[in-house]
Amino acid sequence: MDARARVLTTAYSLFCRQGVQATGIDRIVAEAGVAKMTLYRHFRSKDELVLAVLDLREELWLNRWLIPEAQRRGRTASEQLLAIFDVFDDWFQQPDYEGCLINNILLESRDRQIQAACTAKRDNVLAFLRSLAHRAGVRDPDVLARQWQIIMTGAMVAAAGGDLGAARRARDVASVLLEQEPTGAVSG
Amino acid sequence: MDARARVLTTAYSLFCRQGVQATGIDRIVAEAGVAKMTLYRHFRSKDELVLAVLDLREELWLNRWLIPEAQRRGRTASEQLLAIFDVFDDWFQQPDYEGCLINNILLESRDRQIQAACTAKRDNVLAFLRSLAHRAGVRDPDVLARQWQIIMTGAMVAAAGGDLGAARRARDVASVLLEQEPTGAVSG
DNA sequence: GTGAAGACAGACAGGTCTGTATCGCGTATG
DNA sequence: CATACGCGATACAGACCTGTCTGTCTTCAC
Repeated sequence: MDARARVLTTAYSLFCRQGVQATGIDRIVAEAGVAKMTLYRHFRSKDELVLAVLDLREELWLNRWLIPEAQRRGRTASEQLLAIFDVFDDWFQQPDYEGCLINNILLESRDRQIQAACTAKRDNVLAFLRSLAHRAGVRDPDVLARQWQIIMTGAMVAAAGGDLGAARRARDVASVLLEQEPTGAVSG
Repeated sequence: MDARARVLTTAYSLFCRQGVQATGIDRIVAEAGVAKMTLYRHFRSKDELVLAVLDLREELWLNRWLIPEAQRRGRTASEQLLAIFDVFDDWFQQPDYEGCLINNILLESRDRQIQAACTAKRDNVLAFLRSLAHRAGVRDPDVLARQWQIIMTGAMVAAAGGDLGAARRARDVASVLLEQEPTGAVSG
């Protein structure tokens, strides 16, 4: 793994565990086994590193974890929508669960550019949900997708607050939403 | 207003606007027009000040704002449960909306004592919701209260991400939950 | 062999942070 | 009047922060 990748993955890990502000450049550099100038050659500033970590988070969390896991666990689009909360349930049980990095940074940061990047990541999650809702044949896919994201977000924060049953509760709520659909979507 | 109250309300305002870590003691002291030693005479440390601000937040946000507003806008307990999201709708439209301080601090802080205090505040919100759910005659008040809190929390984060319609969407979700109740609770 | 490029190590600057100490002023109370 | 106390102002200690700079080492191309 080259130096840039070591910096990026180390920052990713530390930001997840400690938050952005609580993680100093010196700590990243030390754990990555990299010179400070190497970090600043690849990333112009800490903010730029944060933006790169957000991109990595989207790739790892959404594209390589949540989407394939949901597809693996659910046959139909409706089942996949509900399976999101089964995936969350496993996630929340892990002792090193530290919440959703994108939401954490969104709430922690006061920088407009970083907040905008977080919102863009949330929008990409929304697009995934919207496509699933569309394929599930719901009346208004955008509305359902946004409702779904509210429930998902609420569950992630509740779990960060120690509620290990948040995913199951959230799944129950979401399930009622799907059952309300006139198309008679599959109930989980 | 005595020095202690000036420190407390100034810290409250700054923590809401900038977050805890981004707000230095010097800034609090300067805006409160108070000597630094006066702050440290009344609060042994910054963490202790944060805990006091959390208490103030609970008093202002929950006891003196959300509970009376919900009671004012709703006649029955069911109406009051749904009215929470009408109150949120007005809140989210305010240009200085900065999210829920308790959730923000919960996600921002890595200190166990502070996280525990945030969870305790969330539990007090939950108790309010549970009592409303009980009076509304729902089947399992604790389950509905926890579902309600997940929806509320998700809406607050979505609004912090710029979704000004989050409260209306959340209300729609919650409304479906109430309509599912066999007691035939009032739909909003 | 030689030169260019990248990486490691560490010192450094300038600023911020929390928390402590000191001094002087005004005021209230005995 | 005298004494004690709360308070404002300010300097300070020690740590940490971001970002820059100077060297030295390795590696690879030619």
